[in-house]
Amino acid sequence: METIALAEVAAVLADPSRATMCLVLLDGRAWTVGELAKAAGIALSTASEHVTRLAGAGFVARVKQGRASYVRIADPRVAELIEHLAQHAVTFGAPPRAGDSATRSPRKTSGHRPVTGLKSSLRARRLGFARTCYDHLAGELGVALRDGMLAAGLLDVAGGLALTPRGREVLADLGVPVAAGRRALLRDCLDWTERRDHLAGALPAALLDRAVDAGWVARDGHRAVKVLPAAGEPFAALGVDLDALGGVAGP
Amino acid sequence: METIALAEVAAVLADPSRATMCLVLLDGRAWTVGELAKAAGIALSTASEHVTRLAGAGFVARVKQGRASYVRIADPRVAELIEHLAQHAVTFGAPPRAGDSATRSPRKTSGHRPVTGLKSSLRARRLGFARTCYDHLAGELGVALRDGMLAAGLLDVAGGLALTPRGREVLADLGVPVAAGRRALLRDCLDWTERRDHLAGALPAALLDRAVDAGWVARDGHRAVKVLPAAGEPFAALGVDLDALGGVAGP
DNA sequence: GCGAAGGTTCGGCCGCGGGCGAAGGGTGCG
DNA sequence: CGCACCCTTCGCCCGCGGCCGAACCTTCGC
Repeated sequence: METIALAEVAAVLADPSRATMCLVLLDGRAWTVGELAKAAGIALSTASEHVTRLAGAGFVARVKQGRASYVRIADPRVAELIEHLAQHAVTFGAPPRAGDSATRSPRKTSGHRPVTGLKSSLRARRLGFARTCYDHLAGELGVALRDGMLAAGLLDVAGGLALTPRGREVLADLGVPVAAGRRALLRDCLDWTERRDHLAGALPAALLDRAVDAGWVARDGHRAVKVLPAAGEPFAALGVDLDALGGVAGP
Repeated sequence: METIALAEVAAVLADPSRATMCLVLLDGRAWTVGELAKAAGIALSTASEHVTRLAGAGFVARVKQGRASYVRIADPRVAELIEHLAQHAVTFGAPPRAGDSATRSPRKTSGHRPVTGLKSSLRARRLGFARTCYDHLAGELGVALRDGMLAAGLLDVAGGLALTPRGREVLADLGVPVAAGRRALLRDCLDWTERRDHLAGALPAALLDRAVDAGWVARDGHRAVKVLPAAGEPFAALGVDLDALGGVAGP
């Protein structure tokens, strides 16, 4: 009785179309059913059925608005679950499955060339530098944030990942609310581009909110994040030297 | 490319038989293929195929030993992933699925009677009191441990779940190694019987190891844990009054 | 009111994959 | 050496579920 519940939940994510939907929804925005259909490359009707199933399992929430129907991740904890699963998927590659017909292009992928053109290369590069992981920063910037806060004595990892008193002060100065709720404040989250941990949890989510509100960074495209000039000071306070990273956007 | 990986990983757990196997393997022991087949209620040949698939996805590891082939969870992180998923499954019930043929017995379940007889009632009670969650303590005892360590000032939750200096001392006195590895030291894990958090992570795992070695508790049956008389002192040091909980085993 | 746009529901097609039994290995015991 | 045990591989069956297009329903614009 208890055991089939696990299988049912997993089955919801076990379909490529639904998995794609969940992953694109990880940008935290609400998407229409039509947009999700296009993203997954399926008919509108099929997408609608998938959304129904995802909603039934509590993964997404529907918000009807006029003739449009918006879909968003139901809960930050759901996002964390999806990321957790995706993380295992990426650490494990999962190549040794029979029927390797996943690769559609007959082009042989010699070695490691994940990008095909200049344009997508640039996009990949920007994504690698700074992007969101549902509701918090990831990529090179996210990793640097964790490192910086540790080096600056704002975080302590000796007895578990936790904010130090000084860290609490600095965040308060920056206007980031540190409220204790049901959700864990801080969690490590392995980054699939950097192969290093970045910070997830309620606190990094509040930090990203604040950073967007204050104009330090801007969401740009799907999951990409643009770092604005105003980010210099606050990030320096968090132990991150943006100039050294060299990813600040031009004018 | 990246997106189908998520679906493939989920698909591995999306089968009731494989899900059952994973859940029984959460007791941390190594099971034979035959035992897993019996647990899942399927033929030996089918079980063998499932184990192959689980192993291919990195969920379990096979250990050949003579003519027997033992199967165990591949990695503590895998166990955490499965628990994470199962946790979502249980918080979400997943009742509104078509084809409600899951309930095999025609007996109408009026209200809430999860157990059918005295024997299973006792077993359920013991499981509710103290059990393992892969490699750490859960159930009423697990929750009490978290509460006690917080109350005794061994843990601090203000800036994230972390050990205090005093906590480090007490654990050292008890002979529990607090080693920092790749795995997170402390994590909250929602308990499906208590609906409250207990402690997961590298530290609780080391604590359970030490508790078994020192004869404070004993693994008893599948996931049940028996609390032995010698547990009184060390658990008191951790802020847990076992007499008040009333679950200590008799002579 | 009419048409268009966006979603949902329905019927039907079809391939994937889980199920089993039988046959084919290795390994240990007598 | 040969049997017994335990697991793996193979061939086959069958049902579940993802897919689509058609029809319908709701909402917005004119």
